[in-house]
Amino acid sequence: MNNQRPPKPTEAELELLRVLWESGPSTVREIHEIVRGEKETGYTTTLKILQNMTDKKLVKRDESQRSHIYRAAVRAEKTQCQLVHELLEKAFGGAADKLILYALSARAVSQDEIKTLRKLLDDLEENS
Amino acid sequence: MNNQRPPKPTEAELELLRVLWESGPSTVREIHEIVRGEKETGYTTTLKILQNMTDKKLVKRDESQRSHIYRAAVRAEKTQCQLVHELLEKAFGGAADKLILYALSARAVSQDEIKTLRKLLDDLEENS
DNA sequence: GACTAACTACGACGAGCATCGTAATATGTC
DNA sequence: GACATATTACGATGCTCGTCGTAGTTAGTC
Repeated sequence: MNNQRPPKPTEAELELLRVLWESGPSTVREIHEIVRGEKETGYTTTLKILQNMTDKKLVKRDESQRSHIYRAAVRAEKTQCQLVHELLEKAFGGAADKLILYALSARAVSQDEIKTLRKLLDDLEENS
Repeated sequence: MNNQRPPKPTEAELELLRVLWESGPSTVREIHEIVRGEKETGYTTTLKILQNMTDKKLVKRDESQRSHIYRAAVRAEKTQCQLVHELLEKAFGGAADKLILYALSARAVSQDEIKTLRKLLDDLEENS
């Protein structure tokens, strides 16, 4: 029932994780209110998913209060990194530049972001 | 049963699409041989998935031959772009630079790729 | 034409997932 | 303490997906 390493979160689980990453430890009610702003869904649905995520060790639950408090058990960076790598392999066969091209074409990229990325490339070049 | 716009491919479907993108139009047998090199799976499984993909309009089937010939009905670029955008929204809340950071840390990036990306940034800067 | 080999079609199955209803439980108010 | 309210626990449902077995069909060979 309980795995060692937390598995890849499903879409719905990822959405709840995002809320937890942004808002920090929260009750089901708080999480649900945020999620409900984005899509129609029942309270018990959110609750159930959180319970599943507890089994999967994706979140941890503090039961000392009447309303349990959930917090992410996986770090945003690690999970995001994992997801990107997976997409990179599964959809691009490892061609990182293509993936990045599409990511950049996605939305208006700010000057700041461009600067950040330039620096990143410089660092990469030095270390290679 | 048949949709207008082809839906997001599942993992197994994406794998078959990748084969078709790389190898061009192929028979089930040919596709299966390639896939089987990567993971254990039955011939009829590959066949079934291809049939499902036909219903979903992810591939097209030429039935004029005894062995049907399948080819991708969605372009690699479009599908990949779609997947990246989705991941960008679902997992990163739109923060493209973070996604790119992880993509770059994924594997050794070649000098060529770095060059390509520098150029990309230059173009972006001009057009903004 | 009979036999064999390869291929397609079709249905079934188990697992995982999102969803929800309902029951059980705890908390707060009068 | 009784009642109303909020929360959790649990089970059921419908769906999709990957998997495969089996039956039916087609083509080639002797």
